[in-house]
Amino acid sequence: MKKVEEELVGVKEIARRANVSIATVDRVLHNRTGVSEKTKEKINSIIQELDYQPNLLARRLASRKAIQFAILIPQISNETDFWQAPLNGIEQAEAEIIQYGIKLDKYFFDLNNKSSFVKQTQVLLKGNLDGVLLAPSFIEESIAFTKELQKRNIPYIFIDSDIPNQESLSFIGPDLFQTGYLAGHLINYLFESGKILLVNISKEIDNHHHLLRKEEGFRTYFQKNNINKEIVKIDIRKTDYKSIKKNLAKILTKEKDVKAIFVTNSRVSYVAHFIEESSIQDKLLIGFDFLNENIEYLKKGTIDFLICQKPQEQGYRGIMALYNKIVQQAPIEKAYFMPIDIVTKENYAFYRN
Amino acid sequence: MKKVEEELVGVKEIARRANVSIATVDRVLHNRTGVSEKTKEKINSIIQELDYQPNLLARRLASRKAIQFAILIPQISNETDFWQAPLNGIEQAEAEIIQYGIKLDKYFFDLNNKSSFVKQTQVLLKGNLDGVLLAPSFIEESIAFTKELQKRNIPYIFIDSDIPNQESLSFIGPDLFQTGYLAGHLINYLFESGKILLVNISKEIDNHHHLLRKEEGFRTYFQKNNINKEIVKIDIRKTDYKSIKKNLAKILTKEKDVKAIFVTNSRVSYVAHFIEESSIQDKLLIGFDFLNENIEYLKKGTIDFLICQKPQEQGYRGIMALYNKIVQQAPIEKAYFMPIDIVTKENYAFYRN
DNA sequence: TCATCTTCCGGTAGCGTACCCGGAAAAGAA
DNA sequence: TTCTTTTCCGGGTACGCTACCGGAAGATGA
Repeated sequence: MKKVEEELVGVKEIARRANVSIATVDRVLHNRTGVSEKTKEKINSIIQELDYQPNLLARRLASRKAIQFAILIPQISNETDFWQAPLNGIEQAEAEIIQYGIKLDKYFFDLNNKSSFVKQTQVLLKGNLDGVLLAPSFIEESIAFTKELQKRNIPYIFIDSDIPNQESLSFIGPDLFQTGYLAGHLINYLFESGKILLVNISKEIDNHHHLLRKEEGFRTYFQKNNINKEIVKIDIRKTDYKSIKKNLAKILTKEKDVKAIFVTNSRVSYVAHFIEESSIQDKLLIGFDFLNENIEYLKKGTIDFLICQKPQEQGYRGIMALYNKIVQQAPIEKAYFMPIDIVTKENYAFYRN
Repeated sequence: MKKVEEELVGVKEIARRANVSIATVDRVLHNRTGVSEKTKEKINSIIQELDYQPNLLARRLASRKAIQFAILIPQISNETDFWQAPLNGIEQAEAEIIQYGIKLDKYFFDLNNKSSFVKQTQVLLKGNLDGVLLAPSFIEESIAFTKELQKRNIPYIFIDSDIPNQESLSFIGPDLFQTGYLAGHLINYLFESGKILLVNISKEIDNHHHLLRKEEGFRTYFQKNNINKEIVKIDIRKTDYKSIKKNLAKILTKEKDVKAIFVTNSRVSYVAHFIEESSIQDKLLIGFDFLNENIEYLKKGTIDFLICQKPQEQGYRGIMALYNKIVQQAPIEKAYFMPIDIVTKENYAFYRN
C-alpha cells in the first residue's frame, strides 16, 4: 500500500534516519566498498522502508561520465533502403535522450559481406560501452560477438531478427511465423480458386532462414484450416530485375492457374513491375514493407496488400529499451514482437512506419 | 553547419562572453524584466550564435515548482470501456515523465451527461495549470471551455475527436472519413454480390457526427469507384441488447440479400452476439475497436475484421505532445492522425492498442 | 541639493546526487 | 606498547540552472 502523496525522500533523509552522512548512503546505493556490514544493512532497510526512488534528473546531472551506446546495423545500400527506417527511429530516440547525457555511436556493415560485420564488431569493442543494439544478420559471427560482450558485461539487444537462447536483454522485431500465417489468411480470404505462387527473392544465404520461417507460417495456415490450395514455389537467387523477370515469366507460362502471388519480402515491387509490363490482370499480389517503390504499386492497385512491421519503431524502441533498462533501470520484456500491419491503397497515407 | 562535437555551452559561458552575470542571462532566457534593451540584444545574439540548448535536467531540477497538466476525458462506464485504453496510455506517459517534475490531474465526465462535463471544466479551471488534454465530446461546451483556456494562456490538445478552427496545439486521433473509406474498400474486396447493411448504434447525439463522418467515407468509396452496391442503413438509438436484437431481426428479415454488415463503432460485439444467437451464416462483419468483447468474436470468426486506431497510443501521445511542447519546447504537429489498423483473427495477438 | 523611485544588475543559496579527499578508529605487526 | 595498515566514514564541492535578495547607478520630484 503506497501513500497517495508519495513525499519524495532523498539521500539526505535516509542519511538523517540512519545517522550517517549522505556519502555513506551513496556508497551503499552504488554498493561501493567502505561500509561496514552493519550500517549497510541499516541503510538498506531504510531504503526499503521508504521505497526510495533516486531522482534521475539529479543523478544524470551529477554523474560526470556520459552513457555510451552503440548500434550495429546494415548500411543503407542502393539495393534496398529498408534500413533507413530503423535508422530514422534510432536517430529520433537519440535526439530525445541526448540531453540526458547519452551518447550513441553508429556502426554499419555490408549485408553482402561477412567480414565487414566482423571488422565493425572489432572497432566497436574498442570503445567503452554501456549497451549495444545489434542486427544479428550473420549468425555465427553475431554469437561470437555477443559472447565477447557478455564477457565484458555489456548488455545488448537484438533488432529485426533474433537469435534464440542468447543472453540478450531483449529482441525487438517481427514474429516471422505469424506474419506468414497472416499472409495465408489474407490470401485465402480474397480469392476462391486457383493456385498460389510463393516467391522468394534473396541472395544472402544468411538471411534465408527469415524467408523460410515466413513460408512455414504461410503453409501452416492452409494446413491447419484444412484448405487445399496448391502452392507453387519459386526461389530466385539473383536480385536484378532481368533475372526476376525471366524466372517469373517462365513459371507463369507453365502455371496458368496462378491467381495469387505472395512475395516473401520487400522485393515485391519487382514482381509488380513485371506484372504491369506483361499486362497481367487479376492477380492478387501481396508483399512486404512500406518502401516507396512498393507504395507506388500499391497506389496503382498492382500490389493489393503490404504487410509491414514498423521498422522505424523497431529502431526507436530498440534504443529506448536500452535507455529504459540501463539508465532508468526499468524492467523490459524479453521479446517485443512488432504488430503485423496490413497496408492497403486506402490506409497507406495513415501508416506510420 | 553544426559542429560535429557540439561542445555543450551553458549560461556560464554566455555570461562570460556577454560580460554579465549568469543571473542576467537567466533573465533574458525567461524574458523576465530588469534587463536593458541593449544587453538583452547582446545576450540574445550570443545565444543564437552558440546555438545554446539549455540543460533540461538542470532546469527541471532547479525549478522548484512542478509542471501541472490535466486531462478531461469520458469516464469508463460499464456500457463501454473504450476509454480504458487511452487512460492506460495516459498513465504510461505519466509514469515516464513524473520523475521530471510533471504532475497530472485526471478529470472524468459522463458521456451521457453534458452538465457533468461543464462541472468538471469548472473544477479544472480552479487549478493552476500548464496544459490540458481534452476529449471535446460536447462541442458547444468544449468551445466555451477552450475559450477560457486561451484567455488564461493555457495550451490544450484535443484527443479522439477534433473541433476544427480552434487554437488547439494539436489534435490526436483518427481520421474518420478515411476510416470509413477503408471499411468500404475492405468490404468491397471481400464479397461479390448482395447488399450491405450499415449499422449505427448510438444514443449520444453529440457523438453522432462521428458516425456520420465515417458513413460519408464509406459511401464515398463506392461512389468514387463506381461500384453499385446497395447500402441499407439502420439507426439504433438504444444501446441495450434487446433493442439491438429487435432492430436487427426486423431489418434482416426484410432485407434477405444482406451479405455484409458494417457496424460504425465498437458495439459490433452486440451484432456478433445476435448473429451467433440467430445462427446466421456467411455474413461478413466489420466493426471497430480492440475491445475484449470484440476480440472474442473475432477469434471465433463471427467478426471478420476490426478497424482500430490505437486508443492507448492516443492517450500516450497526447500527454507526450504536451510534454514535448511545454517542457521541451519542441514543435509539434497541428494534427496527428492515428494509423488505421486492420485487425484479424491472425494478427490480433500482435496488435498493440 | 537631497530624498525617493526606477532601472538594471551581481551574488548566491539552493535542487538531489556523485565522488574525491582526508581523517578517525580499529586491526594488525613489531 | 607503538607504529603501520586497513576499514569505515564525514565534509565539501561540483553538475547547470532557477530565483530570491539586495545594491549601485540613474531618473525624478521637491
